[in-house]
Amino acid sequence: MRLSQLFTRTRKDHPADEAAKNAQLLIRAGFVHKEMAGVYSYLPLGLKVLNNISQIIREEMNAIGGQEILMPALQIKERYETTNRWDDKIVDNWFKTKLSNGSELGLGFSHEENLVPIVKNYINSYKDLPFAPYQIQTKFRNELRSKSGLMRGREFLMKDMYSFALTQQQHNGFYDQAQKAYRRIYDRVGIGDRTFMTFASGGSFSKFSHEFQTLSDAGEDTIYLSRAKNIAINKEVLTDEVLVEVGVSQADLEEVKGIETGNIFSLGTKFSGPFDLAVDDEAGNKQTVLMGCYGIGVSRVMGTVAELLSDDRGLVWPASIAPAKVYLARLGNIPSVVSAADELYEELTKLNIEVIYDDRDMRPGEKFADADLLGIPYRVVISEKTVRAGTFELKARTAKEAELLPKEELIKTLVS
RNA sequence: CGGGGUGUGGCGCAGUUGGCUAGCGCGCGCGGUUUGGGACCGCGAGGUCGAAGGUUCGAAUCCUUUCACCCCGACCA
Repeated sequence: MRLSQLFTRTRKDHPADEAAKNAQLLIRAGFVHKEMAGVYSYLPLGLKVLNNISQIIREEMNAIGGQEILMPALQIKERYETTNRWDDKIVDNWFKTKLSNGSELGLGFSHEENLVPIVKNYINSYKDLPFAPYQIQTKFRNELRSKSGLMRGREFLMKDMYSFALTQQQHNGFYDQAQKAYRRIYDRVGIGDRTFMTFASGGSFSKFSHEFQTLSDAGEDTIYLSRAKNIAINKEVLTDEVLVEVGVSQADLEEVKGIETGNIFSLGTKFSGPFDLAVDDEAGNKQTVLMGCYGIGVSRVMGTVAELLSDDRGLVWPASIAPAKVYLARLGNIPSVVSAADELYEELTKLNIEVIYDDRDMRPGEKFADADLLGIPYRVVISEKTVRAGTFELKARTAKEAELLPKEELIKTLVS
């Protein structure tokens, strides 16, 4: 895309009402626009990142057999009365609204009550199991206090998958697959090295749930981490008994802060029971289906990456989720420079390399500053100097120095 | 929800013991000089001071109410 066409622009200052680094940078760079506390609009470059993260999650969910669906935000009251989750005293972060005839509706914060009745319509036999629908959808949670930029929103994008299994063994098998898929997601979005599976409160149907905690001082959770064993325990469940069960000793653990970027639960029959979701087993007996749920906050992951991988000059996106791979800065506008830059832009575009082409009539310093702030993995500079020398200047966002390359080598590097 | 803080052009801020047509920087438009790390000069557009009510000859400045935002805490099924 040509930067001269992009309607957003960068700023030198961040707004005074944002204290969180992720929001400060994303707003300065024009990736998001704050609408109200905990609610953001995603602008062209920000949406690109969000979609790239969604796509990685989608690929990994599909790889373990997930089937993508899309459920509504509007939720039926009676469904939640069935599971006793309509009452504000039970679920305190509901957003509720009404139809014009006065019927109450809720805005979905999670979708078990929506999905189980759908599934009930289609499955009857053990032969139908297991399977796992998922969606990437906007969730609404009326947080008492939203905070930390994209980290704790009232409206946010989330992937939620739900598994349905006949037996505990079948459920465990899928749960295990999901854990591995989550690991791959964190690796691919660039925070795998600092994201740890964490034993956390399991609710009423299983001893533990598993959170994926990304280490950060900006995190809200306190966890006890064993780097040696590559696992952690959330402070809220830490007891001597749990230590034994998990197989770590207190001495191995360090207390750290984490951002809960994902959470997977075994639900047992918590939802299938009230809705009477059961199938015939081989012997012809009814078996209530066992469920699991698997959440990951897409927008929270985006905020986390922005928060953790940035530096003092701006954002630093991993190539896997960056809004573009290359920032092509054209310095000056003499005809030879313009045609060389136009040419490279078209060439890279044809090779399916995404380029942000800075064709604006601006001084070099501003272009370099923007390239850094936007966090694009590679910066290519074309100027009178490089054209005369027949080279191209390449610098990785994280590199100190730029290098001068002939075109073939430049392209070779960018393609890889 | 408890405590603390803040609302003044698009952004960052000054002005707030009540007093003249509300300032500054950035950004924006026009003209010119510039062009490898956020240039410079000149001219110009843009706000009625979060909102409502009140006190007063006079309110961005005082009072009341209210809304929003930020931080700490509580909460996060």
